[in-house]
Amino acid sequence: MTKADSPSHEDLMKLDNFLCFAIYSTNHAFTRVYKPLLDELDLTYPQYLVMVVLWEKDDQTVGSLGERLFLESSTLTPMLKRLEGMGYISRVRDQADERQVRVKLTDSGRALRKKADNVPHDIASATGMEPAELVRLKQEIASLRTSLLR
Amino acid sequence: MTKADSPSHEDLMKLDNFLCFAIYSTNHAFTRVYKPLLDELDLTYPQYLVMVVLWEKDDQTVGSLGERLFLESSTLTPMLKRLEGMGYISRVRDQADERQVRVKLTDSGRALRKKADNVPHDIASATGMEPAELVRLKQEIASLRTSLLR
DNA sequence: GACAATTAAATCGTGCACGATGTTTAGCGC
DNA sequence: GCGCTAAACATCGTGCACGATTTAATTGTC
Repeated sequence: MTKADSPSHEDLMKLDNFLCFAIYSTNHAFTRVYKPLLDELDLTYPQYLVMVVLWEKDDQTVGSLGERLFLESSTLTPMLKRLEGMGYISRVRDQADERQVRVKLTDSGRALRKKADNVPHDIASATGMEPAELVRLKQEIASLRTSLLR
Repeated sequence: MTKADSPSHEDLMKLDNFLCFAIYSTNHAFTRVYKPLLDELDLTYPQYLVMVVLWEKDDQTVGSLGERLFLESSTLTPMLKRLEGMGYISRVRDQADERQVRVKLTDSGRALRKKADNVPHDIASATGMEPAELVRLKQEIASLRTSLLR
């Protein structure tokens, strides 16, 4: 395939040319890099993302967490129950609207933030990328996500 | 945060600035876009990736598939059994080395390739990106993966 | 040739992740 | 107020995905 040509049909069918596979396998790679760091905090990678969202803004509903993380209640409910079991969050039905469940950090959950302080920096350095480049790539992928969900 | 500054500690702790989350959520988005296309073929997205690898090179061991896809045998074995149950592949112990299992396409598995012919094009157009840009982004993410796994 | 060390898959337990469905509560029309 | 529709979570079944362990076969060493 030369630079001027569109990719041939054969090329399109090769795994190494799949953007989706690059994303898929890099996602797994991230999970592996996070593992030893998050083991210290007794969190899985998805659980860590939930905590990040709550550290950013406490007291959210299951629905708003799902919207933020692009996850369904069927995924979040069991995860949140585990985080509650570990004592990092509380889950309470909203007084005003009993359909909603309000998720709040406990003292222990807030305290965890300090222990997690170094994680973003450690991950960033594992990427081997410059901060500015990292931001650019992140933005590019985020807008790809927007296109896909449209 | 101005252009000249490094990202502050506060910035690093915001979900929207996580490259890993961009990857994570875009991976889910891809899965969703693939779903209706792959439903036609009775394949899940990971199963489709296995078929792509086999279409590219038939008759591989579980180990070589895993190396290609960055997956463990504990993930592949059950998946391959499902694909075998659907009649797309066969799993046979290697005569020369009984530790290995050789995975081969069946006629039905080869035939499936034609039904899947349009998938890469459909996905590419869902990204809304130009072919050349798509290749560049894919390459950038693949080299990020390499850094992470180092 | 015996036997220890290594390798290749498989098995098991845990935790996402989703779609389909169920349950409870809220809001609306009348 | 009564009933109907919609909303918010929860539950259930299926399928990844991994680490730890197990099983079986091969390779090396003596």
